[in-house]
Parts: sequence; C-alpha cells; structure tokens
Amino acid sequence: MAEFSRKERDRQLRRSDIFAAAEHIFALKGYHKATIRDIAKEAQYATGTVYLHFKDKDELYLSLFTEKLKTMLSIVEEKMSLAKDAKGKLETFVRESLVFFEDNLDFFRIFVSEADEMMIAEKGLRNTPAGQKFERYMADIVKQAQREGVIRSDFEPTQVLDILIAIMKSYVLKWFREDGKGRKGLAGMSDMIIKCLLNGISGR
Amino acid sequence: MAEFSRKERDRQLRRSDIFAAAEHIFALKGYHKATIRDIAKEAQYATGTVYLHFKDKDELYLSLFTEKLKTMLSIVEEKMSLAKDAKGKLETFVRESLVFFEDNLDFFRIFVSEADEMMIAEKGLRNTPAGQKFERYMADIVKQAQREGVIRSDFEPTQVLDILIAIMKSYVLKWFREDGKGRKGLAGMSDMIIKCLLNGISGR
Amino acid sequence: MAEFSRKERDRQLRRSDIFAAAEHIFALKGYHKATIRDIAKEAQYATGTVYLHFKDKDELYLSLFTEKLKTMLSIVEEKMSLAKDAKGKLETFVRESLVFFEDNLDFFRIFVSEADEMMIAEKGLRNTPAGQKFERYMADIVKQAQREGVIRSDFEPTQVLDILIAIMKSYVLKWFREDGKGRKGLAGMSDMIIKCLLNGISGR
Amino acid sequence: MAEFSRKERDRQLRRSDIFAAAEHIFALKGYHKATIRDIAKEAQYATGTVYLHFKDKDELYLSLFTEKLKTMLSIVEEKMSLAKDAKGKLETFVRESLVFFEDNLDFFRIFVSEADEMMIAEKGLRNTPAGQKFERYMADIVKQAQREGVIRSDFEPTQVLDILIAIMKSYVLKWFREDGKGRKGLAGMSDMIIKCLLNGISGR
DNA sequence: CATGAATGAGCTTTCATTCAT
DNA sequence: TATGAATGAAAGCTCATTCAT
Repeated sequence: MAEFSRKERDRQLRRSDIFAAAEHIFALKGYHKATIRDIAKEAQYATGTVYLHFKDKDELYLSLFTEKLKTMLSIVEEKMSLAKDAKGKLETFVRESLVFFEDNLDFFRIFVSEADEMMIAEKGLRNTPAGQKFERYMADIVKQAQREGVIRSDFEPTQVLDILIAIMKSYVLKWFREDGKGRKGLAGMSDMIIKCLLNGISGR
Repeated sequence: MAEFSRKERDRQLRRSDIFAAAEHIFALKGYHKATIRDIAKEAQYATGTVYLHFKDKDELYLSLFTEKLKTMLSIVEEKMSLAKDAKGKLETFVRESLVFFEDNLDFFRIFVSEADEMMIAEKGLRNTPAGQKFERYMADIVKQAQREGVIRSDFEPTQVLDILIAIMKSYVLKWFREDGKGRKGLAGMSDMIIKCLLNGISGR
Repeated sequence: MAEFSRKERDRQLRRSDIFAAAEHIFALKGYHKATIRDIAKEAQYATGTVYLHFKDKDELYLSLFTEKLKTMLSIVEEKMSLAKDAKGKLETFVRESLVFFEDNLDFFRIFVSEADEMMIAEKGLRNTPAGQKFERYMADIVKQAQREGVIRSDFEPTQVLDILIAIMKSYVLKWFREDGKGRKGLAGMSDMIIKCLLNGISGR
Repeated sequence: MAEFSRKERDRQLRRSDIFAAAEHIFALKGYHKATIRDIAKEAQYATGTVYLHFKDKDELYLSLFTEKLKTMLSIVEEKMSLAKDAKGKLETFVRESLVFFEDNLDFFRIFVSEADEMMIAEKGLRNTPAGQKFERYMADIVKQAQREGVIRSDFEPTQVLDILIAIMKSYVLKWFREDGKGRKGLAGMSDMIIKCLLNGISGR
C-alpha cells in the first residue's frame, strides 16, 4: 500500500509539473498558440508524456482551469466560513480571491483571457461541475445577503455575481497595467470593490 | 479625379463586403477556427482577394474590430452630443451602445470573446489609435461628471469606464442567455445599468 | 468554355500525376508504410496539394484502386465484347487482364497485396460500386457459360470468379518469382489458365 | 536440469500466452491497427514483457504466423502419412487444413490477409525455414502424384500448390461470407476442392 | 525477469500565405 | 486587380521501443 501511494503520489507530481508548465505557457501564448510540445518541453517531459495524463489539449486546458479554480475556491470558501454574515462573506471572497490572483498571476491571465469566451461556449466553465458548484455556492451567499437586506432583492443572484467579478477584473486589470514596483497589494482594493458594488460610484 | 474616387469607392466596397463576411464568420466560429477561405467564400471573393485588402488574418480581425467600434462610437458620440450634462451623456452612451449591440449581435459576440484579451495583449485595442481616442473621449466625459458631482472624484476615469463596460457586458450576456422570444429589448436595461453603476446594488 | 476545359484538364493532370506517384509508392512500401509526403514528393508536389484532390489517404488509395480497375475493365470489356461465346469471353478476360497486369506491374502488386484483405474488410473493393459492377458483369458471363454448358451449373458464379482470379494470381506470382530476362510474356499463359480452370490439372 | 526445463517450460508458456493474445488482436484489428499494448493487455502482461520474448512487432507477427503454420502442418503431415497414395495425401491435406482453419478462424483471417503479401515481400513466409520446409514437403507429394499419374507432369509442383491453396482460400472465403448458423462444416468441402483442382469446373 | 511510464520520431492533416495566370 | 491552386510549416496525436525500478 505504501507502494501504491508512492505511485499515486508520483502520478500527481507529474500532473502538477505539467499543470505548472501549462499554466505558464497558456498564460504566455494563449490557448491556441500554445503547443503541447511547448508545454512538455517547459515541464521537461516528452510530448507523449503529456498524453499519458491528459486525453488531449482541451482536457489539459479545462482540467488546469477547473483544478486551479477548485483550489482557489476551497481556500476562499474556508476563509468565508469564518465570516459572520453575508456581507462579511462577500468581502472575504473579494479579498481572498485577490490574494490568490496575486499569487497566481499566470492563472489570472488565463482566467481573464478566456473567462468570457467560456461563458458563451458550450464547453465553457459554466457547464463544468466545478463551475456550477461555485455558481450555486456564491448564489446562495448573494441570496443570504438579499435576505439580510445588504443587496436589493430585485437582482438575480447570478448576475450580481457576474457584476462583482466584472468589477474585480477591472480592478486587477488596472493593477496589471501599472505594472512595476510602486504598486501595492491587490488585496488592499477589496474594500473599494465592495463599496463600488454596493454603493456605486455616485458623487453623492 | 472622378476616376480616382470611383476606384477608391470600389475599394471601400470590397472592404465592406469582406468585413461583413468576416464579422459573421468570426462570430460563428471564433477567431482561430475561422479560416480566410471561409470568409472569402462568404464574401464571394477568392482567397487571395482578401490579401489585397488586409495584410494578414490579424490585421483583418483588428481592422474589423476597430472599424466597427469607430462606427459604433461615431453613432453614439453624435447622440451623446445632444445630451445636456455628463450624466445625460453617460446614459446616452449606455442606451445607444446597447441599441448598437442589439443591431450587431455578431459584433458583440466578437467584442465579448476578445475584448479582455485585447486589453492585455500588446496588439490589443488599447494600443490602437481608435481605442485611445475613444478612451480619451470617454475619460473626458467621466471627468466632467466628476466635476458635476455625479461621480466621486477619487475614481480614475479609465477605470470607471472599465467598470461601466463590465456591467454592460454582464447585462448583455444575461440577455444572451435567456435567448428566445420573450426577451425584451436591450436598450430598456440602460437605466438599470446606470443606476447600478452610480448607486450600486445596496439594499439600503 | 475552352477556359473551363483547360482547367478541368489540368485538374485531371494533377490527379494523374498523383495517381502515378501513389501507385509507385504504394507498390513499393505497401499501404501503411507509404506516407502522403512520400507520394507528394514522388509526384513533385507539396504535401498539401494531395489533399486538394483527395480527402485523405484512404480515399486516395481506394480511388487509385477503383480508377485503375475501371480502366482495366473498360479495356478488357471492350475486347470481350468481340468474343462470340462465353468461353471466348472468359479467354479474352484472362488474356487481356494479363496484358494489363504486365503493363502495370505496380498496380498488380497493390492488387495482390490488398485484394484479399479488401474482400473481408467492410470498406473493401467488394462494397465499391466499381467492384460490384465488375462482379455482376463477370457473374453474367459465368452464367452464360453455364447455360452454354461450358461450366458446370452447380457452381456459384461469384465463386467461379474467385477461383479464376486465384489461379491467375498464382500464375502471375510465379511469373514474378522468375524475375529476369528469360521470362516470356504473361499473356501466353492465358490458355493454360483457362484449361486449368475448366479441366483441372488431372493426369488423365 | 529439472530447474532448467522448468524455466524453459515457463518461457514457452509466456510465448503461448502472447501468441494467443496476438492471434486474437491481429485478427480483430489487422497488423497495423493492433498495438503491442493491446496484445500485452489481452495476454495480461505488461508491454515490456512482450519484448522479452520478441525482438519487435514484426518478429512477433512472423513468429506467430510460422509457429501456427508449423503446428498446422505437423498435424496435417501426421494425418497425411496415413494415406496410402499421393492423391490420398492431397485429399487429407485439404480436409485437415480445413479442419484446422475452422478451429482457428482468427489464424485463418491473418493467413488470408497477409498470405499473398508475404509471398512477395522479402521477409515473407517463402523465405522462412518453416515455409521452405513445407514447400519442399508438399512439392514432393505433388511430384509423387505426378509419377502416379494423378497430376499432369507439365505443371510445376510449386505452382500446383499455389493453385490448390488459392482454391481452398476461395472456398473458405465464400464460407466466411455466408456467416451464420445454417452453414455446414468446412471439412465437407474438401472433396469438391480436390475435384475442382483435378478436373476443373468444366460442364462436360 | 517483469513492469509500465517515459520517450520522441514520425504520421496525417490543416490553413495562412503566395504568386503565376 | 482578381483568382484560387499550390505551398509547406507546423500542429495534434500515436505507438513501437526502452529502461529504471
């Protein structure tokens, strides 16, 4: 059984290596210009090795995406569970997501580049188990926020989520643009994002 | 000179034909799965003819994007000029953009699929003259709105714009999802979008 | 229309070039070890050019096979039509087939190598329009021979055909083996083949 | 030495296992579409194990073929030795071969698919010790039949053999085609095949 | 010896781009 | 200028073969 678990652990190691390489290459070149050869080389494996772990390029891409998303969500959810009310949960969601993005810029690049396309495409994130689980989870929190009077009841939870993510994206992209040394942590923007979502940007 | 202008007019006609075809095909298949042959066939030209008007696939794509965007903006700007204050201009921008999207669903599909990627990529919209002109124009309006007290002064105009566009996109995507007969016009959503931007979605 | 026919003629020329190359390469290496690159190079075209004329390797192979077979049969049928009775037709069939084989040794090699496999496989010759037309045509001649009392009536025409072809193949293969200068024309064997088929090889 | 023979016996067992699997897979998929992994899996060994017993795929294939053929011939030869004259031997050869084919349909499929190709190819059966031994053995029988006046003397023994095999193949293929329940045993066809060979199919 | 993960050469196929007509 | 056949680089993917365990 130790034997077995070592094998399984090795397997996961390979997957991780490939994921890491794929994350980098996909972020660098985008889905279509990235080649399996590139990724294999980056991971220091032979081309064929990639195919021992992933049926094809699509599966690698989608796996990478959902795996990473799951990781992010499991981290974020854990922190969210500590918050006492829905508003706190949303704040936590924003803050911790930003932390994760900052730690995983390559992933964020992929997330941004493909997120909207995936929303429309049939094979997109939204039709993925992981994606749907996330959507349901977040929708529940939004509903709770609506019950608690934090969010107006005439908004569809799914769309609230879309808007929140859109605002977050816009903030991270701005942060991207001012690339360089002087920029502060992304997480510091979470309060402003929440305020922007809840109260808007009205001058009065 | 009449000779010359006829030639030039013909030239523009070819471009338009190709643009129309490209818009359709790109929207249908996405950038990478669309082939130049597809587009040429749709436009009822030979493959090579496309290359008499566009250096390569990238240029065709970007030209289509910016040309269309210019068209949209020139329409929207004209309507905006009729509004008396900055808030009115913003309302007009949202409303008329939605009208344009509804009339040009293929273009919107492209817009959504690629917009974010283009924001990051070196070759993206933001580094385009048209894109920068638009950005400056809209930034001015936002600044005016800030002077008029409609928008808080501590927001960077560019980002306000990003957020506004993000919210609009989220609305149009929702509208897309409920595809079918019973859905109402997009333009009707403009008030809600502005309210969402300015006042947020706070329950109180 | 001259324009059109020139184009069409050119098209046929390309096809012929590719067929000739394919015939050679397939005969040399067999179906599986032959690559499209090989064939294209032999025909002095680029790889992609082959795909302008044939959907894929299978289609090229089958087209080559059936086209060639059609050519052979049209030649053979014409000569057969001159024979007065069924026996004469069969003799003509054998003789002229052998002539064709001798003139198209590469094709014969393919024919021999793949014929039996194709008989079994679903995609085989026997399910091809050309193949079925040939089979029906020959079966009719065998039936006529049976009516004329040349062939016993208790044989299934299709099988008579199989046996005839089998005997012919065995003769051509023997002729192949004694490769070299001293060997005589294949066509000279036709009488012996017919006798072998009709009367067997009995010593008395 | 008992030790040695146990080892050797085990070795033969592995070979047999692999042969059985290979026979099945090759018959099912054909030489090229069959993969070593398929065969190893079918035999419940690891891929590499196959290579401990066979240099490469080709050798496995050829070994399978010749081994099986040797088995068949040793069975057939034993029965043939009981026949009193050459004609009886030939009859036995046909009958017992058919019995063997019926018991080893997978092998027969391979035999049919590849037999002719192997005849031509340099690596073919005919250049194999087993193949040559068989050929000599059968040629001797044919010669004896010629001495006994059963077969005309002006036929080359080798070719008589080819024709006989060709006719047998045509019968078995016909039997294959009428796949189903109602078909009778192959062995029953042996008389007709001999008659066909010796006396032909002449109507009178 | 047995294993099976890893290798990487090599295949088919696509398609942006060119250029002779 | 318009054409579209020809090009050939490059991609995804397979699988015979090897070799560390």
